[in-house]
Amino acid sequence: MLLGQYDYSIDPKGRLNFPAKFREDMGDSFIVTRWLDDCLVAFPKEEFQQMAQLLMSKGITKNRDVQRFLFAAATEVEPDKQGRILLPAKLREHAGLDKEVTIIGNMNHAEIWNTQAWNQRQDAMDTESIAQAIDALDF
Amino acid sequence: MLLGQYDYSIDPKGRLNFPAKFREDMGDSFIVTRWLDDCLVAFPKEEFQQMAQLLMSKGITKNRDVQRFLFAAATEVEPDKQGRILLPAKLREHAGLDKEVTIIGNMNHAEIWNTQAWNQRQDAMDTESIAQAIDALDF
DNA sequence: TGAAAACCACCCACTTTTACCCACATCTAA
DNA sequence: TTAGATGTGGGTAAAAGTGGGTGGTTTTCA
Repeated sequence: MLLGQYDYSIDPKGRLNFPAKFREDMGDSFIVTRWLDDCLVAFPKEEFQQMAQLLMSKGITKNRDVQRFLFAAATEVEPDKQGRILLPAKLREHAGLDKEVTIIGNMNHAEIWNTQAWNQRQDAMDTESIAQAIDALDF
Repeated sequence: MLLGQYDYSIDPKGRLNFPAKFREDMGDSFIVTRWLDDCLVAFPKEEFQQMAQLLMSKGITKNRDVQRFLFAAATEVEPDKQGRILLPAKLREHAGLDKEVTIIGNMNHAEIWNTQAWNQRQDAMDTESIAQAIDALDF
């Protein structure tokens, strides 16, 4: 279970620390790719392969643009001995990652945000609609 | 697993670098042919043979135009010691490859694009419909 | 048919990027 | 208080990417 929020900064070499608490769940290497709302997503390899399999099983020419969205941007990363990962420039660009970065846990995957963008999104959240969505769970 | 996006340029001798990360999956030599959306596709030899076999098993007179589309344009390429490939003029023409080229991974195959055409396609992608397609996977 | 031109496979050289290693400050928990 | 874990910075060797030379073969054209 990936939970919590962690703030890091990208160093001059482009390296980004990845939360120590996430490493066990994420495995030795994992997949980072584009995600919605201009952030990045990190999936354990198995989860990603499972999703990829589902997508490919629809047909190699079906959902071509979805395949391209997910796979062309994806990269397999392996944290170094200190636990840092190196993201391709394209991915950093997509999520507007320059210096301050926030990584959040989201149960089975992690999200990587520009810290400022994350904070803005948090501030803009409408608690009433969130309350309604929780109620709709019938929990 | 072929993943990621790589930008290269065709040099004056017509050589095109092929991503180092793809070489293991693609094998010593692989097949490049025409593909949909005006790009080229590169399949590992085994994958291509498998697809060809499936196509031919439908009957030699069935899908004649599909056979012609895929096989007439196909070429087997073998990267040089630096990892570069040489594409026939017809194929370069089909994908409008002149100088700037983008190669993307798509799990079991790679796609070769004119960089500008690729960027336009990316920009034209509608994230909402991508989100719907991902949800439809029931992942 | 023969010479010039084009093509291609095979080298080598150089620059940039990445991977791998070590050092150290800070934090956490026993 | 101290040992281990965590986060940050930097040095260095290897890999990746790019450019070009050379010699042999094929193609072109007078």
